[in-house]
Amino acid sequence: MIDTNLLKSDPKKIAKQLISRNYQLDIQQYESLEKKRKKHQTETEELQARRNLLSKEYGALKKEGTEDKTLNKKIEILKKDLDNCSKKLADIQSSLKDFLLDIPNIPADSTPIGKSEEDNIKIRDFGKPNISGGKDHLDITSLINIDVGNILAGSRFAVLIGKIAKLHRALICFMLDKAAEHGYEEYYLPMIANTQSLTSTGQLPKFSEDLFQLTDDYYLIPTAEVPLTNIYRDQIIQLSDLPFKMTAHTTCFRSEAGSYGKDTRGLIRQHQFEKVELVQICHPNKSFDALETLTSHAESILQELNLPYQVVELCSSDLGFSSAKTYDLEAWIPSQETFREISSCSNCTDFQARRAKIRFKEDGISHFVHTLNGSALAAGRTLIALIENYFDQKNTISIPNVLQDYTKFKTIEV
RNA sequence: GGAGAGAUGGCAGAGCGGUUGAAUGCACUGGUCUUGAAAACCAGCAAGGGGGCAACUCCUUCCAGGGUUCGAAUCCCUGUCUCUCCGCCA
Repeated sequence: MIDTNLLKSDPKKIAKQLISRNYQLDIQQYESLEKKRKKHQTETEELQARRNLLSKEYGALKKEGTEDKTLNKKIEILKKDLDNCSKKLADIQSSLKDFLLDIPNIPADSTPIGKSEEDNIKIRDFGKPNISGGKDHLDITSLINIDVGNILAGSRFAVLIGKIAKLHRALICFMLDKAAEHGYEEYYLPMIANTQSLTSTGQLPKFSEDLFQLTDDYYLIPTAEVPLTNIYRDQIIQLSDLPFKMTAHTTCFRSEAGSYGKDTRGLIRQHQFEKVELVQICHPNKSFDALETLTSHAESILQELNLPYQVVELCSSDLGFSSAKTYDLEAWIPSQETFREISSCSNCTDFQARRAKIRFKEDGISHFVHTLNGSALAAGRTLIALIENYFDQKNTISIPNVLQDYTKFKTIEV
């Protein structure tokens, strides 16, 4: 949620900033709702104050054993007015809340303005991509079986077998250990979240169609960012305890509504995938530095795996709903002869903190923290990158040294 | 699934339907004392929102949502969660 004080003081500026990410802010609607809210709130509160006063009077009289007919009549009328007024207020407040929950985060000043992903900016790269192409992961090994996934569940599900399943698991363990080295505390989490958690991080109410919903208040999580960030929901944190650095491996579930026909082949876009997530909760004036280090933590994994990648800074229109600034890490996928997103590291500033009411106190005043998250990394896509980049184009996938302690084998013969 | 108990401020823990936004203790902050610290003593200390240039003032909140009442932390109903016992069980 964006800061309503900003919205009140300079709505045109906010509107302009939001235009850069393709969001049309309806200032008129906001101001009209806000005006009504103020009117009804003042009115309701005045009536409440009067009620409290009259009730005291009534009580005092009752103690004496006397009764005042005109007072009773006054109270009766007041109750009706109050009832009316507070109902209207509740309606307006709920509309106002819906309006505010719909507005995306404001892009950071440093986020480049752009109209599409074409305007994203490459910041740096690592390694030499093999531009001569190559077989794709499904052609390389039959230990990834899409057909069985289809039988068991449906499209966009896969089954990993034998050494590939082990390699996949090794990757996750390696990533968690790297996160620990960088000072992140490991969590094991529920992979189901409720409406409130998903609203806090920004998936709801706007993007419900992207989620798998189980029942009324149960959804499968699309990322560990949701439970990790919500750990501190509704809390006032001791300043001295900040920052929090947390990591978790979870399965992630995405309905991929709206991406029909996109990335239909192979493991690249599945309904279910594994991911190790990094989350930081920090002081507002440290969050942009924290984004740089968090991104470097994610990068270190690609570096140790010696996978060619590039770091791309997303432009305003390509930002996720909750993010003010995002770096995508894109790994080289030989068969596609292109870089594909393998991690997305975002500074959500106070946007999620405001929704989740995560605060800290400084000099007696409470402020919202800043929250950051990033994948380190998406395991399924890392697996693809590994298989394709480490395939000798004949019959052997070699295992990077850093993973051999985990896999206990050095090659996969296919 | 059955039976019972509970949910109050950062934490622990009181609380008769009306001077209770809430006793008390701990923690925390400031001060006195001390070479410094500790102890002791004194003072302060919930959150969110409205109005006002301001001093200030008003409203809401004691798990959530309804209800009873002139008035609810306190009474009633529903839901959620926690704990104890029984049953079942990875």
